Amino acid sequence: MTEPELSNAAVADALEELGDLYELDGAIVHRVLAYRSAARAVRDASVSVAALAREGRATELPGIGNTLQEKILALATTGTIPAAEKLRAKFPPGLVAVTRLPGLGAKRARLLHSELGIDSLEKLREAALAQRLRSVRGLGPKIEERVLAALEAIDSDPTAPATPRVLLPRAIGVGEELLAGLRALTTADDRIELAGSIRRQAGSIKDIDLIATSTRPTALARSLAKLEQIEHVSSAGKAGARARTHSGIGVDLRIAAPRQLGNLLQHFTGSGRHNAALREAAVRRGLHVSEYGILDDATGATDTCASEHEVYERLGLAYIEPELREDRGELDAARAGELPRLIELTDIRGDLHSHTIASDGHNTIEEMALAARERGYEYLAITDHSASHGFGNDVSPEQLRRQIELVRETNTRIDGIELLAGSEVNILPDGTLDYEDELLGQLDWVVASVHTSFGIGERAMTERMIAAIEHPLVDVIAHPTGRLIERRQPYAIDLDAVFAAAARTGTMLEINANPDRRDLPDVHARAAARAGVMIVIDSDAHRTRTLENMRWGVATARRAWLTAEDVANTRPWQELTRPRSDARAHPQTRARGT
DNA sequence: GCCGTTTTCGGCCCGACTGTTTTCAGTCG
Repeated sequence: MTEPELSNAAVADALEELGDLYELDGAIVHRVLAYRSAARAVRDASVSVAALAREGRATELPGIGNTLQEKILALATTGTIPAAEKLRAKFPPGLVAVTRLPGLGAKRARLLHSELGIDSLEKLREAALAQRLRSVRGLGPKIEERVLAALEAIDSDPTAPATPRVLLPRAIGVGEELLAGLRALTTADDRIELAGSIRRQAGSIKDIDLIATSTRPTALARSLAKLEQIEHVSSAGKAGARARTHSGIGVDLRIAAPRQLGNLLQHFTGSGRHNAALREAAVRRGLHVSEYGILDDATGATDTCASEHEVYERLGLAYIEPELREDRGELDAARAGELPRLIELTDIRGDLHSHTIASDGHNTIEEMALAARERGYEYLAITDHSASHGFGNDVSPEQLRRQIELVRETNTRIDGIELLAGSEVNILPDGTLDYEDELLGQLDWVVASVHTSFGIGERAMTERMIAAIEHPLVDVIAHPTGRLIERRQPYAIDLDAVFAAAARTGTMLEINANPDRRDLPDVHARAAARAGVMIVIDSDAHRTRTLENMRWGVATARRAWLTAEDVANTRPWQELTRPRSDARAHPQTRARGT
């Protein structure tokens, strides 16, 4: 294994900074966008982009050409990018913070710098308090107020991000309350739907997008203010309303005529990047797409679409599922008729990762089994934590032996579902597991995962993970990156090497469906499946109710372009167990690959 | 800075809103 490269996150941060600096420098918007688009491609890549750049292959990523490849190479080899050095000398770092304030952007920040010498939030505050901002052309008293309010908010909670994001389940919960409230206040023929990143089933959500068709749009927009969840409405007209909930989530309601429902839903489902790419492609065909319709240059007429299917059809595309609308190749696939038939929740036949009171779960084996059967599952693996889990929840080898007996006994007692005796075994820092092979060999299903020592470095973590993958008794690696959405970055690991090892050995990788995790993340799950890795979607339920979390895992799988064939637990248990027995009978073959 | 069923140069989505103007630039999604 080679020396770890500069992480993709670090490369992406550098490109974003350079984009910000170029924007301050007055570069044309497309150049700035090129940096931001490249930063996203780098962040999403599952292989080391620095390593790609060394091989001259970074240009294979979308949005990265020769110029950016050279800059990435400079960063990887010298630790810095010359252009960034030059621009940093020109624009003080505090100025970038100024561009982040609401109502201020790069152009205004640049004006403030050149005309008032403002180079930090502190100097901005002084100037605003002295009412000097209004001396700059284009700025006035309202902007001064807004700036001071924003600075006040930062003072009161310096760690809070400017735009807090909430996890998908919470966003859906609030969104559905708003839907119900609005529907109760409107006439029966009005239609209101959730759109935006909620509809795309993203991991976290910045604001809630609602779309509606109504014959009385102004009344509908006003009724938003009457909902008990709404703290205040910042604007309302016949086109819609913007508001904020008491919980601090932004709400955007847009309204159009019923015949435009398809256009509106398509537009407000996004993503912004999907729409931008869609429109650019449409322009080449002489069509101009907006939320109100499709303008045809040839006829000068604007066609409206009552359904989204019509929108895509009018543009020569197959219908694209919302989860795929991220500008990750879906337009080319739709044009070529090569979109995947995405997995659905009903394809799932069993859950292979669950906990009970034996470790940190809250229900008994029997309770979990009955709840799984209630969901229509054919099988459930009981996989409590292992001998070194800590938190007072260790399962000693002796306890695991008793647990295996208990699972077997319960299995004979309960009809209609197959219970599997398993464990979620810790992968220790040196790559070994915390039960003896003799004991692991008695289990039907072995989940292995990292719960300690996240900071051992990329090389050590990759070797640790691959050692577990090559262990002949390990069936699946759980939550392979360790990330917690909006809370914890993934640990440093070479996923490309992990995927190669998993594909070679037949060890599966999990999409953990816990809504805090959704790990593997969508882009990585897609890369893993492409590399030939079999994916398992697990709830990781710690109580009967959270078996329902499976839906978030399926959502992630759909965002990863996965079909039912890509996911192991869409199959009957007998089909899963056969290749496993072979592997266990010939572990050497398995570890070396065949 | 990227990119090519018009193109290796000249394009590169679309509209709403705000605050400032007096017809529009900047910001935002």
